[in-house]
Amino acid sequence: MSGHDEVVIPRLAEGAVANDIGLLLAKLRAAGSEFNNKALAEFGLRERSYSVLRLACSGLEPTQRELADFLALDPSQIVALVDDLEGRGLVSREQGRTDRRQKIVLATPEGERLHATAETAMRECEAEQFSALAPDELTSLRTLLRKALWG
Amino acid sequence: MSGHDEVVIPRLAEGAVANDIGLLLAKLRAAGSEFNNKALAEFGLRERSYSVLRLACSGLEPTQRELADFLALDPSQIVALVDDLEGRGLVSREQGRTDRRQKIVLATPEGERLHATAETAMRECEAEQFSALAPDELTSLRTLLRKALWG
DNA sequence: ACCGATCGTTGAAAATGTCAATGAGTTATT
DNA sequence: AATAACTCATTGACATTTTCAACGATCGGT
Repeated sequence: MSGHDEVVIPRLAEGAVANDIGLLLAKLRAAGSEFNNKALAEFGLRERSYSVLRLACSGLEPTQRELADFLALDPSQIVALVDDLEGRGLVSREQGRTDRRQKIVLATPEGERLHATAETAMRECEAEQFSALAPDELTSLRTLLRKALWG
Repeated sequence: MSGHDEVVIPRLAEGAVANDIGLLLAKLRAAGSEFNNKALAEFGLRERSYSVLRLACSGLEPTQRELADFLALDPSQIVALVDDLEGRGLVSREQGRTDRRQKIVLATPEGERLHATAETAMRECEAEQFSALAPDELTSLRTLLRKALWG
């Protein structure tokens, strides 16, 4: 509630450059990322570890490989993230049901608790970051992004 | 032209997780980034240096500080990027017109040439990456992203 | 039983991100 | 006119993230 946050439109946004979707995506992503990480700091989480925890809480019983694919991260990064969360007692690795190579990442009760509180903080973050968009614009943005990704 | 690129919808995209705009943004960005960098490799450029070159060619006469703000990069990263481009004779630093502290980044004729060819490659990239979206959906996505950024 | 592929893991190298400090130049205050 | 506070580009140090190649264990097909 710090008064009005004047959104400054930089001079460079005038040019055709600002029609480059990749650039827009990058900017929005950079801003959101910094924002999210700040909000998650009080929980000892970062965007990445939050996403992993989130999926571990989803009931989807994700495999580490699935996490890597879905989060667009290298498998080795998932190892590091899960190591950290596991070391803090927030998730556990369980052997895959049908394939003993794979490991399913599950949240512990404590992980569920932390996720619950962190999730509300994230929701506020998202609402604030996209406050310039009307609710229907927001859902339409979601739809477009999903379509771009998965058709 | 390797036949049909079946877009696989991962199992995890089913959950509520896939409504997280930050996550969608991150995924789309990661995919696009890899794609763009591969396409730019033949020009000896990366996404970053291409963006700088692009703005140097825009006629907007960007200051290094403006580049940093607009591209959401630390000023020191701009220095490195411009150093590289300048060393290859693609851009030059010119003293600011009114403020002698600032340096304007301008493309050399050779920079313009390289940019021209790289730009068409990037256009193809973007078209391919968003082939799942109809033209009007694409412009609507652009509009929403810009609105989210600058109101 | 064998062969090629996949999963998680490790470790190293490259790229990026973050931060503090500095000299030159500007603006504001007095 | 002199000073103080601030901004710009730059440097260098450091952490984080990304990218790759390898490896043991396991799986699937033959």
